[in-house]
Amino acid sequence: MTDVKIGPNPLFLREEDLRQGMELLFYAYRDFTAEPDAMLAKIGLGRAHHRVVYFVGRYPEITVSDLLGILQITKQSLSRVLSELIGQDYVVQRTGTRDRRQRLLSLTDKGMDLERQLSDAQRARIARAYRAAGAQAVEGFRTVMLGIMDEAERGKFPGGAGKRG
Amino acid sequence: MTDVKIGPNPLFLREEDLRQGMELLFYAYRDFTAEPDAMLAKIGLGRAHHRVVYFVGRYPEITVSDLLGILQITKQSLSRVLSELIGQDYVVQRTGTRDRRQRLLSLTDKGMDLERQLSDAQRARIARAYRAAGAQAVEGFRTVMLGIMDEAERGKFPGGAGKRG
DNA sequence: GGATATAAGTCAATATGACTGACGTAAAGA
DNA sequence: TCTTTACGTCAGTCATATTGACTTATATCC
Repeated sequence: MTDVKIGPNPLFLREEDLRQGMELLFYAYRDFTAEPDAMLAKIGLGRAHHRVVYFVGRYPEITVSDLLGILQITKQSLSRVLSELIGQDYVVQRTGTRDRRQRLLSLTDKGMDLERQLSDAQRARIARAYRAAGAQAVEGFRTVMLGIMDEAERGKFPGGAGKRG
Repeated sequence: MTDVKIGPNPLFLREEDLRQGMELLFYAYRDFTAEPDAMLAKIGLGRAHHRVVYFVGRYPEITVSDLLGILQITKQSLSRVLSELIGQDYVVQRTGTRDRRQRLLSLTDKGMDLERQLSDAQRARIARAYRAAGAQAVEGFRTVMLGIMDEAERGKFPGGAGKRG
């Protein structure tokens, strides 16, 4: 952690600020995933199952290739996880009607239960953090997180500061 | 109630905000780790090596047990990674003077080089996001991230909203 | 001084999640 | 018809993590 000789810095971005940003991500993500990981371990599943269940719940009737695009893993990696989830009745496949090559994935009731259980701890964590931070801080959080991720992904997060509901 | 558009489940709006928060974390972390992972793969190392090199660089002369506390993995898991890093001359061990049971870990020059290379991509990513978002958004980001992580970790991030520079 | 606790290392077995490469099948589309 | 796409599968490998049992050296408590 060195090298701060990049000339005048308009935002006073120091090495220390950047390092802190990196660590915020590390610790927040580590603690964010710890609870569901522990729950999953009890039923013999792993984090990969959570991700699949989460995104299938989020986008019912998602195709396998769209899911691969989100997870950015290979189909062989997804295959084992997905077939376990289907075999244990958390996820169902349905042949697409418009395109019969597609396998549209959805959660069963059992899958929805699991998803809710797993995500509840995370939702509560986010809710607590949002509540404590306030609306303006949440908007800043959103802006920075969008800036951190690849530009290509930002379209997934429409809307802005708009107060709704 | 007919579906007007494709997309996520029509959920209660508060629920949607929380989901979005979860996904911001998922995508930002995924993209944040992708670049160093690719570099590491080229030299036969993995993300675990990066984490060790990062935190040893951050806290020179850190003890093994303190490092284990940060990474929250078992000593057996750390063992392989650490002995590879020591064997390849990225990290050195020194017996503690105050407590001779301890092995104090530090980076070699080669280790510092590696750490810098790996983290540069991440630093650039954070810097870009911070610069684009502005100081107020960064403060909000900080506040929310601290709220997401376990309370026990927050002491590692002193300073708060203090204006510097 | 002796008992106990702590810091670290090691051996063995195992699970999980990821990868590459090769190949197959069904269906869509040019 | 030919090619491409969507999906699946077999086989092998790697990286990261786990639990459990055990050892060595050193520190600390009584």
